Amino acid sequence: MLDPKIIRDNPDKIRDMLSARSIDFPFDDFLRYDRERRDLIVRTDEMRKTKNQISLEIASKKKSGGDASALISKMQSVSQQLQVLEEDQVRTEEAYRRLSLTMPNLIHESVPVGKDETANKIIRKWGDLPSFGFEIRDHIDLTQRLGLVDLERAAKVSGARFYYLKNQLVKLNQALLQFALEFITERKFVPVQTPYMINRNAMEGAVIAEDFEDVIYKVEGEDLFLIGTSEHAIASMHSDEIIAGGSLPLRYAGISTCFRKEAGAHGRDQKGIFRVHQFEKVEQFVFSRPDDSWAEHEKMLSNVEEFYQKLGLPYRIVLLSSGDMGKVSAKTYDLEAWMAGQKNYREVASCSNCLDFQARRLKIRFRDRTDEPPQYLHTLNCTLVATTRTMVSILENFQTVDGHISVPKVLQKYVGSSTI
RNA sequence: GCGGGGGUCGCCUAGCCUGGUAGGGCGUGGGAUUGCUAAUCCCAUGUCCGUAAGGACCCGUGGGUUCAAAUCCCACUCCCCGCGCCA
Repeated sequence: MLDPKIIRDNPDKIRDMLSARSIDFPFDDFLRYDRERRDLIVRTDEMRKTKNQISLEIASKKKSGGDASALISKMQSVSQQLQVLEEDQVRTEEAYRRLSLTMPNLIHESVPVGKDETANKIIRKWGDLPSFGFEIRDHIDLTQRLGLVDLERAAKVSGARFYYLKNQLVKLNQALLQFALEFITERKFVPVQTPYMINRNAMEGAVIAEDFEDVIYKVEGEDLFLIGTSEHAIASMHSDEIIAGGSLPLRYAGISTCFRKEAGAHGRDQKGIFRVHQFEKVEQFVFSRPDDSWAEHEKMLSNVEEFYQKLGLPYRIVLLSSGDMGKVSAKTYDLEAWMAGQKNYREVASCSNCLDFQARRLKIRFRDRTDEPPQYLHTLNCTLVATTRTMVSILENFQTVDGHISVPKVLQKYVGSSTI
């Protein structure tokens, strides 16, 4: 949700943003609803004012023992008129609210404008790509031979894009989580294991409407949705709160299983554990003062980079273009790790500054002094590790001639061995 | 799941029975005053519309009754206590 004042004062800025994102949005309707809405507020307020006055007159007349019947009948007609106006207002307000929830965020000036990922900009690369003196295998081949993943039975029991992790890969999964948790708490992020189901109000605060269809699972018969990432649960954690300015920034490390419908993904990454309905993730999430959010954004990015460096996985940092970026984000970097089996860099982490977009939807504000009006803070999120994708990269990059896997040094103490 | 008790403007609390402008205390910020870190007094401290003046809204949420609802009625929700069930 955007600041209504910015929208009213700079409609062209909004139109530019919508076209940069290649989004078809009924902006003229939105502006009309906004005008109607404010007009109706003024009219209902005036009507309520007369109603309040008459009510007072009735009360004082009754107190002094006079006859209030004329006033009461006047009140009846005012109440009726007010009811009609109020119904109108509620309708307009709802239409305005629905549209404003689907309007995407502003875009930072540093973001390249373009309609899709072809306009993304590679910022930097780290690490030497591994070279092998033998025929390499992809992660699917490797995990089948080593008995690390059972896809067939998962398909039988749950369907496509599910998996049973087995043997040493279960340990590797846990090792990544454990290492990530230690890594990030050393950097003073507060670890939080969140609810895996949250209600509609919380989810709407963190997510834009169409994502409900494409990524979010709904629990039947309950006002509950499975989180797509702990970001969703952490963003809403401080909803309706006014936070003391002195306690900012709040830096959290969310840990949770993540659930994704992957509805729009039809044929892509059909096999293996690269694109799945369920995985574990440690996520950085920061509530920041507006002035600090861009510095926090870079800091979070450097945290993931350092994490991948410790794992020894080559990666590149990509600045997403306006058309490729998520709609709640004003600027997003992806970290793409090298996947030797695919001979390609693939997304494993995503680092976004959402400005006050989520904070407005969730009413998360701060102030330094109680005599100041509270202001919206900024929210940022950045993956630290998403286990399945990182494991694909580890499996493919660290495979050995005999079809086994060398465990990255920093993970060996958690896995309990140096090879899988 | 059953029974009981609760939810009031940051926190605590009055008002609810008997409908008629939501009052007090604490905390926090600012100011005044007095030779001290203290005391006292004043102002501010929820949301929306508005440049402002001003006004409207706000008593867990949503309905209903009424000229009028924090107050009466119904449903839901969350918290606390007891019982039951349970990894």
